[in-house]
Amino acid sequence: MRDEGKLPEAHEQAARFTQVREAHKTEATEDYVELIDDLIRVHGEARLVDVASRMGVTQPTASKTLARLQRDGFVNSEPYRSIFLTDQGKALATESRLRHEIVFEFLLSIGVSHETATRDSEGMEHHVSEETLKVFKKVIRQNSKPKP
Amino acid sequence: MRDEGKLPEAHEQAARFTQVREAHKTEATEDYVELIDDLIRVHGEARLVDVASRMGVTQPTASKTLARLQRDGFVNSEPYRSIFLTDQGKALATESRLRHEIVFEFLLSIGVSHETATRDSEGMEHHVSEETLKVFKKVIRQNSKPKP
DNA sequence: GTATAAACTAAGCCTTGGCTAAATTATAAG
DNA sequence: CTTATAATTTAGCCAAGGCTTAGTTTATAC
Repeated sequence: MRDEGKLPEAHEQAARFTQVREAHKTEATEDYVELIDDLIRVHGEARLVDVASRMGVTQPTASKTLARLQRDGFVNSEPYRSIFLTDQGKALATESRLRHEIVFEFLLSIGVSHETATRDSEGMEHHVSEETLKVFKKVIRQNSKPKP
Repeated sequence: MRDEGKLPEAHEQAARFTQVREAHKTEATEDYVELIDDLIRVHGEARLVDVASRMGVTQPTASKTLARLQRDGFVNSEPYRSIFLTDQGKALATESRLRHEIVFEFLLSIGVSHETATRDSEGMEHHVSEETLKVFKKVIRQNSKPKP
């Protein structure tokens, strides 16, 4: 239970919420580049139609989002052609995938089901700091080693 | 590393992203009612000025958000007066606080620092399913008991 | 009891990220 | 090589959640 009669300092609490909002802003970008990277690896290319269907949005929505990503330097594509990641996009995709995988493996390692780990890691990955990620990695190692 | 040459089924992946987006929509509501509940407990009342400063937003922004929460039945207030939670609002605040505390305690119990646990739990709490929450609780119990 | 300060609301603007409907371009089929 | 289909873009709408600037209301101080 929280300390009775005590609230965190206003400016500290504000800073945390502000930070969460910041993280939110990059979520879409991370999800898109991660997906595009996957599509390129597996299908050889990333088409809008696949991005849209896998993101669960309509094609115009995906199109608009991709225009933003292009504006911000994460992807590259010519009209009616498939989508490519810039170096910046690739870097973000790699970092993002790594984080995603750690969160996923961590959840599995503490006993969460495969399906739930898949679902929860999708939402959680964007809110896990470097420090927590490090702890997650340690836990994964510990829970995989114990050979008695 | 992810399975080479295999992507999850499009409709399943889409469903997960859709679900994360759904969670997003309720985040603001949860954060606000949780904070309002805290303010009422500790200060006896919740004033807009405090909500705004603790959420890290301007007063007009808080005002607009609260109007939405009122429209949706979570809070109640008359112009220029302090803010009250409806039964629905109280229920959500309680549920939300509980979830928040479990995530926070969980992070602490696996070795994350107090400060980081505070920060990360703020963002993570909205993306943790019931199943994962249950596992978190188990881990908290296990990590607090070990008396050799 | 009236001035001044603080709290709140109103109005208007912006971006993101959804949507649909309609137009355009590429691709595939005949 | 033309036509039908599929993919993509364009245009326009909406809500959420930020902001600033300006106006009201309430509370405080003298």
